[in-house]
Amino acid sequence: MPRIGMKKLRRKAIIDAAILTIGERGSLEVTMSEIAGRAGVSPALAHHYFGAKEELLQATMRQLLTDLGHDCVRALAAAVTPRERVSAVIAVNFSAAQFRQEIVHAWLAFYVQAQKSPLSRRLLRVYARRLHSNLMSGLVPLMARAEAERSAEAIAALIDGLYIRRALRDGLPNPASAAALVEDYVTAKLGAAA
Amino acid sequence: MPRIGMKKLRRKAIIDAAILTIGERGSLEVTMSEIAGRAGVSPALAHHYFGAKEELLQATMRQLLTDLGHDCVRALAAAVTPRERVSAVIAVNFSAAQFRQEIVHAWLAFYVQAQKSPLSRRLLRVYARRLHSNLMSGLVPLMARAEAERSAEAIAALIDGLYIRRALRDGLPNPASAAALVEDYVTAKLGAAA
DNA sequence: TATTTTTACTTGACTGGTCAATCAACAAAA
DNA sequence: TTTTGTTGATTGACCAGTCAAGTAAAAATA
Repeated sequence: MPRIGMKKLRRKAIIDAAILTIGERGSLEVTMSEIAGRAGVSPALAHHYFGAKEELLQATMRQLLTDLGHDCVRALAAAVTPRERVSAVIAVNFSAAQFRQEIVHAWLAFYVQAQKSPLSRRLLRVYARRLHSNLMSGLVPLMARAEAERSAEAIAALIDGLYIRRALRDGLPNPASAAALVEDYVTAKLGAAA
Repeated sequence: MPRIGMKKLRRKAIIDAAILTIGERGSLEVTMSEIAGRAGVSPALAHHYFGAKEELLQATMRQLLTDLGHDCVRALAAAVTPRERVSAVIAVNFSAAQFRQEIVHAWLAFYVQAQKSPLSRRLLRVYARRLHSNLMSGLVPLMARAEAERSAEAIAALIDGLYIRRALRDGLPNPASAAALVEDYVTAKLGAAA
């Protein structure tokens, strides 16, 4: 039943289905048919709206990225002290919305995709840079610039590492202790700086 | 020119070719033909020796794992104090042999593979457990058990995270500074404990 | 209001290409 | 002559992408 304005709805439905399917399978080896089927449309429609599979994957990745971005600005808005800013960034990355299995799996899959797709790599770099600057905005007032830089690198690596371990259902299974681990690092680092 | 004892040689050549090809491409989306071609044999031979592609991938992963294992025991043999043991484990993971692009890419690809292959997941878990126990052997004499446990988790996550960043050619490009980052964590942690 | 036309949306059926896996046959050593 | 090693040719499955045809809402026309 063709109604106007379906385009936006369909695109969203297909992207959501893509996230779900990729998350479930844990990789990008997913057919357009599967994704379309889950979105309740024909495979041809997915091609109609996205052209090629690669484009759909790009759009899906962008969705993940913007979702995380929105969560971030919301969390940072509530933070007042620098230390709170750091904690806010950490908290978002391990929030119930972001640290879910499917999302984590999808991220991991996209990290691999970035190896062959320069565009994907660019997108991931946007994320990395944003994370870094968010962290720096909290860390710089708390320690020497060089030290802050190192800490930001370490926190980012810690987050990525904990995501992987989450994906493997290995080690820390629950978000709370993962976040606590990173917080513990920050505390230790601040203690050492003082 | 068929000579006896080819089996072992061919298997090794094919596995090496697999590591190289996977590392180059950055994912497991690699054909048997490519791997076989690089090893200088026909695709049929690869199937002859490994049966299915999945088996070849398993064998390749196992190879990576045992290589890392050997490097580890060698490095640990030279360490005498607990602190040295910790440093040895860190150093191995960022050594010239292990922190190479192709190897890092291959690891990342296998992390994704583990999502769908329970056997791969088991293999990775072996690695994770070995890393953990190696770290613990150095950390336990230096701090309270619970604290050591946390530190081991954090170090492992840091290593994984830095591997990812290496794979994305993002952030720390050189092994030395990556290792230094982890060492810095250990130092901070020990400082806080004292 | 009734009819036609246009527009937006949707699909089934098909195609071309890729690739894992198989197999029968061949070559050289034992 | 058997054993071990090796390959070219083929098969069967899967899948991204295309296309012509279809449906119904909306807009234009009578």
